Amino acid sequence: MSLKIHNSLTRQKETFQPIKEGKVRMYVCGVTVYDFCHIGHARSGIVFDVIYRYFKHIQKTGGLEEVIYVRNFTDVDDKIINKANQDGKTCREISEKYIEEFYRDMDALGLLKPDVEPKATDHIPEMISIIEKLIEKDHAYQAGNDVYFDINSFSPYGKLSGKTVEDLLAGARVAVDEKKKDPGDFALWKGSKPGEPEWDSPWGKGRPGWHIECSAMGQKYLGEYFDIHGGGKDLIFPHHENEIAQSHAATGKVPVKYWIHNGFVDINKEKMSKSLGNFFTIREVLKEVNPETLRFFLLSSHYRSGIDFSEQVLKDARIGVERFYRTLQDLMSLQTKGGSEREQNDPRLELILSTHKRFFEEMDDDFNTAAAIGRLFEWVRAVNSLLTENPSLLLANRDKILQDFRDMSFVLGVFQQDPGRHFEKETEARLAKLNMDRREIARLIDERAKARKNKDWAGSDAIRDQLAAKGIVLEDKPDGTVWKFQ
RNA sequence: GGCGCCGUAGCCAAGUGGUAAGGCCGAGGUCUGCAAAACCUCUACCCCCGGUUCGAAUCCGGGCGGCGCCUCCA
Repeated sequence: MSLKIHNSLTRQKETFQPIKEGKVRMYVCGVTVYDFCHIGHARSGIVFDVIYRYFKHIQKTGGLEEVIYVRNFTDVDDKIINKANQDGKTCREISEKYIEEFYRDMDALGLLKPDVEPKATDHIPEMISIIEKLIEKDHAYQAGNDVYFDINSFSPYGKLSGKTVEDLLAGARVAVDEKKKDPGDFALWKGSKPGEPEWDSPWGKGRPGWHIECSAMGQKYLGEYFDIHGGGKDLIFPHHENEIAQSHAATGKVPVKYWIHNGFVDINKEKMSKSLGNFFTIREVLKEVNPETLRFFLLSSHYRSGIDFSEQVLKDARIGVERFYRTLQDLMSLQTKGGSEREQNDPRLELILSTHKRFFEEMDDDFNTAAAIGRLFEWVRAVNSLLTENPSLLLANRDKILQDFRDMSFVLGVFQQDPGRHFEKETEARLAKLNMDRREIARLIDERAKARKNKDWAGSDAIRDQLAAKGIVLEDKPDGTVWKFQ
């Protein structure tokens, strides 16, 4: 493994060196479950899914013994409480419902299951224990029924986000609270108010602050010092900054070696967010395109950059995905040896056979999926080129070529279906939308075949135009006419 | 106000010192009754101005433009 990762903590690309030889332990902040996920959540989910898949691949090839991936659910939070009150339900009902919806979306997008998916509410005792430790070490103080973290007691505070305690004050956007020693202090434990979920604690009934859950669950499943912690860029401050402060202050150890943060999905260059109202839910988008297209699109730029979402760019992705499946189908269904007997060291074959190596070189460079996909497109063109000019050479090497492709597509989590099945599903979806059936199309194609036989080109073209108006294109092949949706 | 990121072809997008990957769209060609698909060929003075260097999209300084975090947020 010769992986380099951009570490948010140092703002530099670093050579990845697992803390324990042969083991990778990663923790990623999941979602707060109070609503449907939008495609920003999809991006984060997919980015870290690809990272997990990358390590899985390394493991499969013997480069790692173990990969542990933890992704949590935040199921106690102001927003959940609000939603519950609004819908007249309990917080638990809300969180359970949206966990289910989360899985529906993420399964559709082909995310692998993390090894552990802990919920905050299942870890209240662990959180309380950390808070007690912090109070004991004078890093936290009780104020009324609340407990706050004292940021001035922890000198490295602000390292991750590049802020100083003074900077935070200068912002003057921090809510001033009489109970806090410093406006930047944050809640570890909140005394409960009526109508809120509550747990017993040494400080009375209450609920945990947001950040403490990740400290508790990270420590419990991955230890006090683990390799990778990820999440969206927006979590750098305050969430991850505070998490570091709590964990480090409590254990005396730096909690995480590499911090990875993904960029946002933008709409017209602006961050997609609930408050701006410019968001698309995953299921909304999946009504328009198949999940692999959304996935392919989200991987088509580097994970740290912003990625602008638009109809045009989604269409480009769709065309790309279709092209891959078409080539894959052609390659898999290749049967008879054709073409001339050419020398075996065709540069195109060399390119195809070296794609696996070049693909993983791109992935090794801070998970550069955009460049890796570039290598894959070169592969497509070379395969197609041989498909038309020297298929026998391709046939002779097909097993290796397909195996390499499976490795690469596994890591990206795309092109996982049989091409025939992919086209079948696409077609079904489009037919349903148009309320058409195959018989009708077959009948028209028959009719056109007759016209063509009689060299009635006008009649033949009329039928083709008629279908084209519905987005159906015909391809006349040696053994008959096939149709597909544009 | 503080901190930070970004600006590469009509559009999307890699590329952190050696002379611009890849995709979409477009043009021409091969194939085809004509098409479609596929293949071949073509399409960039890297926002501006200075500087460092034999050499800069890449480093430094200054502009201009866009965005993010500092408040819940993937």
